[in-house]
Amino acid sequence: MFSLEPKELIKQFPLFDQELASFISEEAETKTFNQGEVLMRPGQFFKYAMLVVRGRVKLYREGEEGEEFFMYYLEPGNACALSMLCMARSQSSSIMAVAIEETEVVMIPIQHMDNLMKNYPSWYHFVIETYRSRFEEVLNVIDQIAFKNMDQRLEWYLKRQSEVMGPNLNLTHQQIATDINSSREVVSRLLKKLENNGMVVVERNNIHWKG
Amino acid sequence: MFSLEPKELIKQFPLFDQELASFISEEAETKTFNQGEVLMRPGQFFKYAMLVVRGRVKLYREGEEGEEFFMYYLEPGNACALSMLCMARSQSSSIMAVAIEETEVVMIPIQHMDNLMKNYPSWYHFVIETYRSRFEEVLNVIDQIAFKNMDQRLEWYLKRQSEVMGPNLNLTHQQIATDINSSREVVSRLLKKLENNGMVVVERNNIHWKG
DNA sequence: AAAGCAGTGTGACAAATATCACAGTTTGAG
DNA sequence: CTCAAACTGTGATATTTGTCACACTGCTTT
Repeated sequence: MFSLEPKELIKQFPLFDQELASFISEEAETKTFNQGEVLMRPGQFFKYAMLVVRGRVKLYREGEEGEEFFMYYLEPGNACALSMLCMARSQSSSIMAVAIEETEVVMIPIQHMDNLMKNYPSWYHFVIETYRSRFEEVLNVIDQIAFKNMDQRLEWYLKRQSEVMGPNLNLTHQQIATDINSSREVVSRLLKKLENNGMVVVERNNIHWKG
Repeated sequence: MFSLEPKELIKQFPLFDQELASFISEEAETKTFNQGEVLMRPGQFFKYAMLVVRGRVKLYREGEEGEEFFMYYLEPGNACALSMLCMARSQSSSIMAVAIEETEVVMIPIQHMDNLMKNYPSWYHFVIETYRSRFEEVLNVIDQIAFKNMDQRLEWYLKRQSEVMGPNLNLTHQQIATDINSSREVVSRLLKKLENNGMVVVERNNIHWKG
C-alpha cells in the first residue's frame, strides 16, 4: 500500500499538472483489489476519491429484486465519479463497483478535497471532465433502454464490451442476459441473428465481435 | 435583464454564502424565458451556468427518430448540471431543456468558473451537490426503465409530476405517453386501472393524484 | 467409458406492450 | 347552436420479449 510516482500519475491522468501529481503522490494511498472484489456497494459512505491506474472495474445498477444492469467500465485513467460526490449524503446510491480483474486504485482521502479544489485547478478540471463523461455515458444508456429494442441493445452492448475487452469476449449468454436484463434464450436467438448478419462469431464461452 | 439581490439568491440557494451571493449578483445576468422557450438543445455549446430562480424547466432526452423521454424538472433553487459541465467538449449531449412556464434564470458566464471554484468553497459544494442529485435522479430513471413495467413506471411518473406540479396534473394521455415513451391507448388503459385502485381520478385534461 | 455439468439451441406458449380502427365525448370557435 | 377538433375508451390484432420444457454438445472428473 504505497503510492505512485508523479510521473506515472501524469501518464495515466494527462489532465493533472506537476504540482497536483506530486500532492496526490504524497497524500494518497494505492490499493490493489483482487478480481471480484467490491470497491463500492449500495448506500456506502465514501472516505476516498478513487482513481483507477491498472485493471478494470465494472459498474452496474442493482434492482430491488436482485436484478443487475450493466452501466459501464472504469479503465486506467478513469475515476469513479460517484466516489467524488463525497458529501455526507451518499444515500441509497445503489450502484455496485466490482473489480473484474486485479485492479490498482489511487485513493485520495476526502478531507483533501477542499484543498485540491481550491489550489489545484487541474484537479477540478479533471473532476468536471469525469462527471461530464460519466453523465454522458449514463444518458446513452438511457437512450438505449428507452428507445431501442433488444437486438439493437445487444449489438450496442457487444460493441462497448469489445471496446474495453478487445474483440474476443469471454462471456456466456447467461452473463450477457444478466447485463442487459434479458434472458438467456433471447440472447441466444439474437446472437444467432447477429451471426447470420456476419456481425459476430459465436462459440462456447466466447463471442468474437467484428465491428 | 438585471441581477438579483444577494439576499434573494441565498434564499433560493441556501448553500451559497454571503461573498458568493454578492459575486454572482454582480457578475451574472438574469434572463426570463417564456413558456415553451428552449434553454438548451442537443449539441449546444454553453456560455453560462444556469440557475433557476423562478418557474420550471423540463429536461428530456430526444431519440434519433424524434422520440422524447422525460428526465426531470428543474425548480427554483436548482441548477442545470449540464450547463456546468461547460468545458469545450459539449458534444452530442442531446438533451433538451424547455421552460414549461415563465422562468427566470441566473446566468453566470463560464469564464468565472475558475475563479468561483478557486475562491468560493460554497460554490463548489453547490456544484458537487448539483451533480450528485442529478446523477442520482438519472440512476433512478434507469432503474425504472430497466426493471419496471409500464404500470409501475406510470405510477412513478405521476408521483414525480405531482411532487412538482401538485396533485392536479393538467396532462393529456398523449402527453404522458410521450413522456414515458409509450402510446396513448396503453396509458389510457393503465390510468383506468390506477383509477380502479383508487390511486387517481381521471378527468379530461386532468389527472388527480392521490398519493 | 460413464457420469455429470455448464453452456447452448429450439419449439411452444405466455405476457406485456404496441398498433389499428373506430366510436363516443367534451370543448371551443364561429 | 353547430361543427370541428381534441381528447378519451375499447375491442381486435400484431409484435416483442419472457418463460418453460427439453434435447444436445462438449468438457471434466472419476
